[in-house]
Amino acid sequence: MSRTNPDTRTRILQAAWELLESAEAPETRMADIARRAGVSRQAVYLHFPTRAELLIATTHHIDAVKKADDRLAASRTAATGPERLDAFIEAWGNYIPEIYGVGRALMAMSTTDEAARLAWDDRMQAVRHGCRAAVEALARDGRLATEHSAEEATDLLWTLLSVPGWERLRLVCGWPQARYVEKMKALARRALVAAQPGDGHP
Amino acid sequence: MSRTNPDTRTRILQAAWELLESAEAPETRMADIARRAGVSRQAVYLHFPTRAELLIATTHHIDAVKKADDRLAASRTAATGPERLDAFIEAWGNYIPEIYGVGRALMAMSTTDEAARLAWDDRMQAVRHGCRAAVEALARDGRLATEHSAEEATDLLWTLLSVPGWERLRLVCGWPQARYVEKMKALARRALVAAQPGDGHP
DNA sequence: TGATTTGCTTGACACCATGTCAATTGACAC
DNA sequence: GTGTCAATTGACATGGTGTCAAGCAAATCA
Repeated sequence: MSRTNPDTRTRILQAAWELLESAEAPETRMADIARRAGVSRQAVYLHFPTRAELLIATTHHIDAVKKADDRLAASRTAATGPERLDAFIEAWGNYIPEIYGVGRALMAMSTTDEAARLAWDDRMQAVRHGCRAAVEALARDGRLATEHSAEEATDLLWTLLSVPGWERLRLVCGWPQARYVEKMKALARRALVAAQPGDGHP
Repeated sequence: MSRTNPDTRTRILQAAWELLESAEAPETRMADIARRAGVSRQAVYLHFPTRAELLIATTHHIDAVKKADDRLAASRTAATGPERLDAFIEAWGNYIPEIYGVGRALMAMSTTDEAARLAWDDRMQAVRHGCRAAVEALARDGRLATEHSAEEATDLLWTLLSVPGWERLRLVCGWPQARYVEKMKALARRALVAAQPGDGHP
């Protein structure tokens, strides 16, 4: 029976992913994940010492399956600064929904669980690096709005593209995903990109 | 002994406020609040049926003490749309730190507690109304950027001015409060305000 | 003065989720 | 057969919320 099944650890990660993704449930408990994986609650603890570590492992699992690195890396090939900014927003903005379920759970834990906070912060720092790179590409092209330092522009972009921001626009305001991405591009352009010399509408 | 002391309910609210404000503590428990108020844990339950209701009552208590209404209302006196936008951002942006402690606790509860979520959402809807009013003032003056509908502009402004956004810039990125307010004004202006006819730099 | 009410205290308890522990099972390997 | 590995079973500790019942002390009423 277990011969053809994927390895237990993977089944647990998959179960966690599925439950968190369709998170109509108020909260996904260890017992829920175990049941869904067809495994005892204690088996989960044999693979993951704490709930926080299971959630973190789940984010890595998702990254691997969804090829997060490839998708984010694509924005690095853009020719100009503004194009790179667009590409990055497109890539990350469309990746948020993929990790939103786990991210939500991890952010909720972060208020009480230090390990969860550190792990999530670490992942968000990776996003910040992407923002930073996009801002630097703008600066290299002389297209970074003069009112911001590179650091400030990075912080602003990073905050603009935060998961809670996505959550509000997408889920609270009911925006379709495509509108979210387009509006974020437009907003970032207006906020960060300097008008091209001899171009009335940047 | 209790003759000169404020009424017990108020003492509890005050204790909750103080503890949540200086929230170095990982989490503020009912027992902590009771101890700080110099009252038994059960006394707290005599005044507030649940933790969620205590937190919500605490936000109202803060509003009353800090005269939140007056501060927000001030932005309504601005003459032009853009001035009103600035005034609103100034008022709300400087009010966020006052309620951040309780807000944080309430947002944390929101993931599990429906009552907490509804109460916090309700308070945030009030902020959205302020955003809406500012956007409409812009539209009346013909200064709302043409690429946004009034609804979209409201949602964007509201998201820009969200508590998690403030938290990231102020606490994670370490921005001083004054910079937060100024940058939010500048960002909102660039994002939402149309250039005045015959004005190169809006 | 004695009875009642009011507002709080005390201490026990149910509930629920996380995480721990020890004993057991069942399959596969040698 | 004997060991070993992975997982099961069931009991338990912990920590926080919320409930309950009995008690108590000061103010109020008669």
